[in-house]
Amino acid sequence: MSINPAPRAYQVVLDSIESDLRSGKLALGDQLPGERALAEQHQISRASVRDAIRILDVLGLVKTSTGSGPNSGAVIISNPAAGISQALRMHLAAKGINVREIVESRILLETWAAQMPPRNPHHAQQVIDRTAVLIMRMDDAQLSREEFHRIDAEFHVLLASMAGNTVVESMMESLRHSISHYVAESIPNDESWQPVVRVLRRQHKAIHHAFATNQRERAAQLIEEHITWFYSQTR
Amino acid sequence: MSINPAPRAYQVVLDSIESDLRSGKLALGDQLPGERALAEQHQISRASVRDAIRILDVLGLVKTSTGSGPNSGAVIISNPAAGISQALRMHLAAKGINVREIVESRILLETWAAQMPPRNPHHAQQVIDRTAVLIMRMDDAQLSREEFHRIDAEFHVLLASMAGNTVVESMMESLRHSISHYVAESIPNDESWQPVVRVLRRQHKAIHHAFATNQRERAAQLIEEHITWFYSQTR
DNA sequence: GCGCATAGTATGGTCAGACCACACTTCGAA
DNA sequence: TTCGAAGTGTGGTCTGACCATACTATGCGC
Repeated sequence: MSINPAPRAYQVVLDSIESDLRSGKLALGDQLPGERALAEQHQISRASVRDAIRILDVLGLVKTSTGSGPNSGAVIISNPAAGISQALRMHLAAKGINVREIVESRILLETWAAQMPPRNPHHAQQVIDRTAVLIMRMDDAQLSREEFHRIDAEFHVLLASMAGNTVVESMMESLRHSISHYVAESIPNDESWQPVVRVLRRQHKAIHHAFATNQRERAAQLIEEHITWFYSQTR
Repeated sequence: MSINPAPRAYQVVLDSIESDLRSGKLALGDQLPGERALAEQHQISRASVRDAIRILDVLGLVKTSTGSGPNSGAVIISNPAAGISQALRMHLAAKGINVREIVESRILLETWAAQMPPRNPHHAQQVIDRTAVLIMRMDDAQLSREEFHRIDAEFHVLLASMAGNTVVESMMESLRHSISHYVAESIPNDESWQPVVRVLRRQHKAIHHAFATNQRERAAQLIEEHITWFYSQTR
């Protein structure tokens, strides 16, 4: 009965990198040593190093690319939503979580962010200006549905960013991504989509107006109705 | 300029498994085909199949074990907290921990869960009974500090589970895991820890009492004070 | 027929070594 | 000076091998 049940080889690399991140030896934008170098450093095979890198990749912590030069190899980025949304999506598929839970969580996070007093008034004003532009772009009748959803997501994330909490922001983004597949499937891209998008535009404008006039509680309420209504259409 | 920029080999397996999960061909508890079999099915190497399995493992979607028989190989589970907390922890390491954001998020999630009417009264009663046991165990003066934190975490997660939202529960658990390292560092394990733990015990009991007597709003308020106070001690 | 040690078999975990496509770097020819 | 060709280092993939493990089947002794 060993106290060392299964020391995965790749864990060594993962721990080493996490430690370097904490100590500041590695920072955003830095390049990781090459796989062959890491393998030699830790005295493990390149295959195991690749396991670790692959995990960091999926978690949205590094971006890998082939070739040589300053932008090649594994570069440290920070895209928390990538890993989390992937995880949520798979668990959704596996029925480990359900749509109700996602919607509940979205409402929780977004209404909280709406009611929170902005941490940075200057940034808040910028957000209000930029979301106004997004609303105009969503009015374009020529817009493809994918593009609409993309701008829609940006709209919501921008508003939430006013609260100045990146953790909440990342979770929100992840929730949106995780469920986009489901949304695309459950509302067919035909004539039934047109009435929906008209309501969404109206709701976005009302939400934006509430923010612009600093009626934050009303904004929160409108967001809750917006989200609830939208998912009531998916079925 | 190909339309096929970089079709990672492991993605094929991932897509196939996700699709099987959606269609119900694969369900929780099922065993995945062996790595060698999957490699042949998809006409890729075992190494690439392993990439896919490794990802599912990190995401908390499968559990792998060696040997043969019904419990060997890759078995489908659903442990959303695993992947999310790993992702969150690494990103916090990369960006530098912002305690304010963590505290804000914890308060948001836990007070929400406290105020939410229980989805399952029977389960709620079980939670109240089990948390009572945890409180008693935390009274043990012989308890190591690590053990105390472990039980403490279980206490909070259990209470939050009453709301019946796995996503919120996973996010909570992830937040706790992600900063346990920080907490352990910032409160030295000496005489300064003893007064803290006494207050924590008292707060836990008050929270439990509020739940047991169905004063959910009061419980939420106590939890907020509990979390705020605790982090005010870390520095 | 029963009990139990043994050999067999399939699993994931790890390793070594090879080849590829790619992107940048270097350097020589025009 | 310019520009194209060769060089070099990167991750991506593949092959084939060996290991420890955990179950399964065998067959021996009784």
